Amino acid sequence: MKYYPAREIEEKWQKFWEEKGLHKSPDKPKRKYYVLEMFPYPSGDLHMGHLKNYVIGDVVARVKRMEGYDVLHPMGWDAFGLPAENAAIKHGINPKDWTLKNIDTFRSTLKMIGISYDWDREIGTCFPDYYKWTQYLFTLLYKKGLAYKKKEYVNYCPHCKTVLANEQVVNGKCERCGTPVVKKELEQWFFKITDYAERLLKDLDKLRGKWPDYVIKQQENWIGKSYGTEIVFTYEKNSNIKFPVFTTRADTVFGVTFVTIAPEHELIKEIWDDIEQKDAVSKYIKEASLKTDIERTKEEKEKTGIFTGLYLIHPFTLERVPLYIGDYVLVGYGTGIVMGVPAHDQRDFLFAKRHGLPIKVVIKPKEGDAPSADAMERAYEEKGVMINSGEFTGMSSDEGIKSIQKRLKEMGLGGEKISYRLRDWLISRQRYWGAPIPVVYCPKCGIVPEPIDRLPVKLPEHIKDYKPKGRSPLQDVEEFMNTTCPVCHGPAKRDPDTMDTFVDSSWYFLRFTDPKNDKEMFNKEKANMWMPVDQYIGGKEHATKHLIYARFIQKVLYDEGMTDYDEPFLNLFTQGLVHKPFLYCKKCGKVVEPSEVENGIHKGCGGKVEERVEMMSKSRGNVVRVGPFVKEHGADVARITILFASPAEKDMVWQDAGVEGAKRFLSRIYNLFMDSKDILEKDPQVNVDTLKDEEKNLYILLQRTIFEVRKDASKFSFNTAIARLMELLNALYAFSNKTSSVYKRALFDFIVLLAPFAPHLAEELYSFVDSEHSVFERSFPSYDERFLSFDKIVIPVQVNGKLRGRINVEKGISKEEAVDKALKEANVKKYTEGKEIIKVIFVKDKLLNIVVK
RNA sequence: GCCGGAGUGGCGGAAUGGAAGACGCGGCGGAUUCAAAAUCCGCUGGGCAUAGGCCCGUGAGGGUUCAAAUCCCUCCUCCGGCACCA
Repeated sequence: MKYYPAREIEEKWQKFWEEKGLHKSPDKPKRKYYVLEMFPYPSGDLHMGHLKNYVIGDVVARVKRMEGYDVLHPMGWDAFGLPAENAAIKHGINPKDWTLKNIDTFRSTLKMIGISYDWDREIGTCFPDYYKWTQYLFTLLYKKGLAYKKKEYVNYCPHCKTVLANEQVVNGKCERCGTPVVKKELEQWFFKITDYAERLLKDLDKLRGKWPDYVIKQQENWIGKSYGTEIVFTYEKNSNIKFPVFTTRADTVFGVTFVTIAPEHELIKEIWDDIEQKDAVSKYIKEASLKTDIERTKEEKEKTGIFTGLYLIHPFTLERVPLYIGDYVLVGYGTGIVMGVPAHDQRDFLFAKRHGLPIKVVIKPKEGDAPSADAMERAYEEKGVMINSGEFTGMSSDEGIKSIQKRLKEMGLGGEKISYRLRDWLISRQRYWGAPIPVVYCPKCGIVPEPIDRLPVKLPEHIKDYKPKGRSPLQDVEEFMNTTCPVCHGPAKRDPDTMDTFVDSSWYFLRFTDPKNDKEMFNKEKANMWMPVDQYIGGKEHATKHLIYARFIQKVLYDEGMTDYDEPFLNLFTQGLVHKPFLYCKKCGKVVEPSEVENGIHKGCGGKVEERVEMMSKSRGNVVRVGPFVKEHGADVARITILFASPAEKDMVWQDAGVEGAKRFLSRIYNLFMDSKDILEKDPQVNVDTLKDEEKNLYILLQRTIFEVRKDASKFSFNTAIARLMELLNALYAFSNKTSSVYKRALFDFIVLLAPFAPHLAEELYSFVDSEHSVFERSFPSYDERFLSFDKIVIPVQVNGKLRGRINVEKGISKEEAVDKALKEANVKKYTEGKEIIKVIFVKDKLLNIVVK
């Protein structure tokens, strides 16, 4: 194949763009467009899986620039995090040096593929000039009462030896290492995201149609609003101690035969002295806390619990209700206490059966008899009509819930209540490579946040031991831990923990609008000029993590008056993953190299080898590294391969055949233009009144291509946009009159249309006609509406909905003429002759359907 | 279990009520070549037919419609999220 000299071309134009400052965003945009890709954690090297995100963003940025917008398209590094520490532990490399090296690799690789970033705005979360403001953000939340310290049972990963936020626990396992998470009682810092639950939920309405539906849905579920009732049971021995429960089925309250409290619940301490079987109860609590979440939740049948020997008073019947401790009750949801209604809740039913508790039926179906308590095999959970329920008997479930809420309110024992599934955001990490939590512990003044003039609290750069021990490595660094109190100037201690890296990334998009500011997090005017992000592009995995945290922080800053926008990301696009096949040995559970395989058998262990197709990752050994790829094939080949392989939002499989296809496409372009070099003109004009048939057809195809490419590019349908360009290219190859002005026009427009997708090649071709300017200084071509369809068209003719012929007609033909013409077609005749035409459907210029009987 | 999304040639995919399979990959044939590679041109869902054409075909089954890959119902499979949330 006659390939084009990709690297030579690409290096030349990358230099040209840089010298021209083509990708710099203006300080004061006129028509602003902020396009942002989720910034990466800079790892060892960049592979095609990473690249997709940036290539998509780059097409958007380039199209928008060519549409006349002032574009902000920045890049930075989410550079705090575990891998740097692991490198330090494993290879003895300093985390900072390791990170800086990775950043250099990432930056130069991104430059090598020609992504159009404004590199002057580069930021990195691990640099003091950035994390100073992450720390400032912490103190801001602290002052607003949104950052608080609490001793609680928190998620703890025994392998990573650190605590985790709820969002970082996937199916009861640590999302990073897959180790089952346990509960540990620790004093930790939290951000009070639950205060914003309602707004985070309600404002999803603003994002509907602009964010993918599934992300909105996932956030709704994550926030998990549920309407219910709080019902207070009072302690028998001291009516001042109240046990509120949360239920969505207040109509079943007369069926309560026990109450269960979560083992970690604080109220247990208040009644501790009254418990007789202290040893057994304390043993149960201890065992529950040692179980992993998976152990606690896997066996739905095992509803363990222990009786406290104590009783509560039912608010309506005033009966004594036994109080149990059971680990099926979650301390963090509702009130952490539930009323046990075995007749109407399956979990309570199982618990009652196990502990020999009575079953009281209080709901019957609208029609038919009440279920019998003795014969019940499972709970009757449907709504119905209330029975055995005192003054509420006879009411429907829904009426009953309302009446009970009203009565409870009158009695001062509860009422209507809304619960959220969302928990407060645990942000402490027992880690070295993160932003230190900027508070001091003063023996006199207590917890004191660092004032702005003492920020940043710098991370000591060289420490002896990075190994996780279940406490922060910083705790052993005396020069870090010992400080003075900003209030009384006496000796004080620092907090040894660092912040969750999701705090770093919850505001970085604001920093890009004013990246070098050393007086504030960002200047309000500058932020308002660029925010909100018009197009955010990133991975699906952040649906309920980064994308909730960032929305939360944006709202906090909005409330603080620091920005005018309460949603950070106007439009969101989530790209699909890049997969690649690799070989896997089932027997030894390892990824194997093709060289280790013979006849489908792993030479090492004799196990069967299978092909798996999964996400590119180092551990699977199925990565295609960007650097070597670009050196071999070129940046534009990488871009086209990614964009053409599948729709951008869908997962794609990286295939060598796709690379060949992309390369062939670009080479065909290059070769055609090299052959046409002498006839190329800048802005060739076409006289549309004197076109010959062949010319007119090409002219129309060109207008349609412009129309389709614009449309496809605006909806992220890059694969079809490129397909349109391929069609046009094929037509250019087939066109016979190479001196025609239409041909020249089509060649010229082709260059401009190609530019966002294969920018280097397009720039090279453009330089043939204009050696001074960049193709990106041109506007995207517009189409001539009069020439979007051909004059002579073919209309399919159906008889009773089945295709029976085609007629060649002029555009705009009337229904009558079309029918006349169609009925003369031999094959149509065959099916209509001798039959009665009962209906004719005519879609102008599109289709004719004759219905006969 | 609950909530989303998807299922179309040998493969990636197009078409979101109007000609199913655009475009690409692969395959077949031709031109070029001493030959090969590369390149260029043509054909390429399955079946029947000498052909004009005909029948079948978008996971399965049913329905709505003149017309369904597309809308509705039932089911199957795969993917993602949540999951003792009271």
